[in-house]
Parts: sequence; C-alpha cells; structure tokens
Amino acid sequence: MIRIHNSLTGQKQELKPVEPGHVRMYSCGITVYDYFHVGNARMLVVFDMVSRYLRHRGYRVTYVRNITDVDDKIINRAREAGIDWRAHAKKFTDAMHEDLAALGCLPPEKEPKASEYIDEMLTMIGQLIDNGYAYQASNGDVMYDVHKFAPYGKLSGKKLDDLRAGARVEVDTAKRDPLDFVLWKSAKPGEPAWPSRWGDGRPGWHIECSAMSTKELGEHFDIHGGGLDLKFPHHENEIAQTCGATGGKFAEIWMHNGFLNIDNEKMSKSLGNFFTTREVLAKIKHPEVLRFFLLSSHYRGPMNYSPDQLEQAEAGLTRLYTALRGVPEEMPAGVQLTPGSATTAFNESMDDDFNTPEAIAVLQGLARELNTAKSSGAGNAALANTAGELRALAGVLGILRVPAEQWFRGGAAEGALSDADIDARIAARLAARKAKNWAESDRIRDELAAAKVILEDKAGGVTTWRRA
RNA sequence: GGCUAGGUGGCAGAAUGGUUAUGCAGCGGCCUGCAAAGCCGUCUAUGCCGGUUCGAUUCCGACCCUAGCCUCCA
Repeated sequence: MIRIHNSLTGQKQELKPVEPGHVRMYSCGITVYDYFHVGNARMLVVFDMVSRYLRHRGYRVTYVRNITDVDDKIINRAREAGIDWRAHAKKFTDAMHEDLAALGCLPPEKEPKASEYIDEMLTMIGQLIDNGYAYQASNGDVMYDVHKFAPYGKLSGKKLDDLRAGARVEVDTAKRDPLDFVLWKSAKPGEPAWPSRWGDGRPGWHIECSAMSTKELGEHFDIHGGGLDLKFPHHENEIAQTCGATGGKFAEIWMHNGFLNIDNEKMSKSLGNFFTTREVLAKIKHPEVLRFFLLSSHYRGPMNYSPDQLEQAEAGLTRLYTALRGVPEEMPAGVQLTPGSATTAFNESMDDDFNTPEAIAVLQGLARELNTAKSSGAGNAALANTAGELRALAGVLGILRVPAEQWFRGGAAEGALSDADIDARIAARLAARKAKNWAESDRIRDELAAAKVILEDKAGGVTTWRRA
C-alpha cells in the first residue's frame, strides 16, 4: 500500500488510482525563459522518482509534465534578445531536455506546450464565463471571479479575507476583487496574440495548466505535483478553473516538493543566490551526484544547497559504486534475480510517502553486505544476486546507472594522464614491488597521486586505480 | 498582521512512547611492505519550560528561533 501526503488534507492517504492499476499524474514543468536552476532540478528529479517508483510497483503510469512557452518572462527575454519568442522558447526547451537527460529524468508520456493548447484554454474560459465564474473586465482582460468559487483557498488553507488583508497587490480597478486573476490578457502591441471571442489576446499562466492537464488526463486524475511555491496561487487557481469549468473532481492528491535553499534562504533571481543546473553539472564529477544529493533528503522538506553537500553526496554515491566494483555488471546468463529482504525494506520505505533517505540507507546496507562478502573472499556467483539487487533498487531512484569501473576511471581532467600511461606506471611499480624496492614503488604511487590517480593494491598482486 | 512548515550528534539526514537509521568526518583495531579501499569496534544528539505517562526526542500546552506563503517563482 502506497501512502502519499496530500497537500489538500495535510495527511497521508492511500494511493487508489481512479482507474485501477493506472496512475495518471501531472506536474507543472518549467517556464522556458532561461536555463533552469537547481531548485527546478529538485522538482524535476522528485517527480521523475515518483513516476519511476510507481512503475516499479507495477502501476501503469501516465506522467504529463508541461512546458510553459507562452509567458511574460519569455516575451520580455525574447524582446531583449531581439528574437522571436518562439525561437527563444525553443532554445531553452532544447537546453532543458539536455539537462534533464543528464539528470537521468525519463521523458514523460506527454510534454504539452502551452502554445499548442490555446483552443482548449479558450474553451475552458468560455465554460467559466457560461458557468458564472469569469467576467470580462473593462480593460478587455477576462478575469476569474474568486468570490464565485466557494472552496477557493482550500488547498493553501487561506481565507479570502485573510488574503486580502495581506494583499500587497496593486489596486487594479479593472478587477472586481484584488484577488481575481487573469484568464485571458487582451493583446498588446508586439506581443503574441491569438484571436478569441473576447478579442485578440493571450492566456494567463494559470489557465494553461488547467487546460493541458484536463486535455491530457481528463477531469479527474490521481496526482498533481509541483514546487511548494506553486501551491498558492497557481494550484489554487487551477482548482478554481478546472472545477469551475468542468465540475470535475480534478486531482485526488496534490504533492508539493520543498525548496532547495542557499544559506537557508530560498534561491531567487532577485536575491541573486541561485545556480543553474547547467553550471552545477559542469562542476561535479557526474550528473548522478546532483541527483543523489537531491534524493538524499525527503522531498517535502527544505534542503540546503552547497558545494560541501555535493561533496558529501559524491562520497556517499562512491561508497555504493565501490561495493559494485569488480562484480560483473550483468547477472550470469540464465540466472534470475531473486529479490531479498532489502527489496522489501526498500519498498516499505518508499511506500511511505517516498522516503528516499531511508531507501538509500537500505542501499547502503546492501553495499556493506557486498563489501563484507568480498572481503571474506566470496566469488562472483555469490555476489551476483546482491549486486543485482543493489543495481535494480538504485535504478528505481535513477542512480548507479554507470558501470562501476567507468565511475572510478572517468572524469579525467584536461591534460591528465591517459589510461595507458597509468597502466604503464603501475606495471613499473609492480616490478619495483616484486624487487621489494619500496622507495621506487612509493615514488611511483606518489607521482600518480599528484596526478589525482589513487592506487589500490589488491590481493594476488593486482593493482586497481581510480581518479580522485 | 494572517497562514504553513520546521528546530535531532562535528556535518548531512531518517525514525521512534522504552532497546536510539544511514552516509561523511573522528578515534581504536584487523588487513597492507607502507598506504588506499574494505571489515570490526567506538565517541558526540533530539531548541527552552511545563504537562500527560511507570517512562517522551516522540503526545499536549506555552515560549524562543528559523524558513516559506499571503506578489512572478519548482
């Protein structure tokens, strides 16, 4: 039984797919106006993990993650760059896909682009007007009338009066209420616009997700996810729109991942304390380090980003790879993997609201088991199942996807010693060791260490190496 | 001001009404020519004050502190 924390109720509830055996989930993807930052990466990795785990548990999963390609920020950036907004969006959509692939995020079943769902948005806006939830304001914008939707504020636990008391929004005389939000913005010169019965214009951000999720998953599906900052107003507005337009039940469970902070503060463009995923990936040994780091604390809690933490993540991941070293990558031919107690423990942890830190602890337990077996001289046949189980479970989290030896030998810096050079020096050292010329042996080892190559002498005169 | 989440050992980070994950770092030992890796052992913890309880880090209340939302934001 999989239990998931539902933001709507504040409690964990059992996942019972509307359509038995088939989980339909949607997450608000990113706005392609720039390279996405590490905080975005957390959300992307978290929901990729969720979809992978649900599949691992035997569910058929339809995961839809949208791309917001019609938005103020895109229009403004494109204008600054002097290019068409579509070209700007395309550039960063392509970059996003590259970074996602590096992070090991599987492609969702559908990746709808807002610009291709304008008709659906207009239909939904029409339904909202017909149902009395929306009105066209004096400036031509179509607004959502939040007063008309009784449950407004349920998701975020806010009351209209409380919201208004804290409202810092500029008074917009075109709105009936300061909290009303735009469904359709009337066209302005130089901006993209589509024709509609309310005049030329473009969609507001919130209606985009309502239209795309409803079109691709229907009026009633299982999981809707996104970052915590989307809870209000974006997801609140989505509920008001979808339920107001279709009368449907919309999402059963709302999942929100916590923030990735810098120095305990939310990263934001205005504070300037953010890192793009792209620049972080360029600094670390392997993209898996970032993925492992992002999954090393529970998805709902806040977590701090720092280079030091990434180093710790690399150390933890390296321990896992170390256990896999020297064990064949594949199960022996004809041998079936037999899941053991670790698989049960892993599933129990993950069933409980995707407790990835606990699941990783199970992985570390398997690593210890392997190391212990290896140090007591167990052969590959005895190790195969444990190693296979470790790889399989880690795969559910999207880690340990690299052959172990490649993990240790990869990441050579510019101008570093080649593998052949290293092997030659190891051979020279081996000769020195045979002659018990320890001074020469140590000299070669120190020389390699200076080149960031660590030697490890194994039993039987075998020496392996790895890059630090 | 309103609402929400959280304060766990040197660091990160789970869990739990009583026997206290996991990783990194430290210490001792084994292994090694010496190392490295690994294994074994081991030291540090539950913001503060009350209450409930045989017993609370875990439940309840007050307080302090931190972060987030209330404005575009994963």
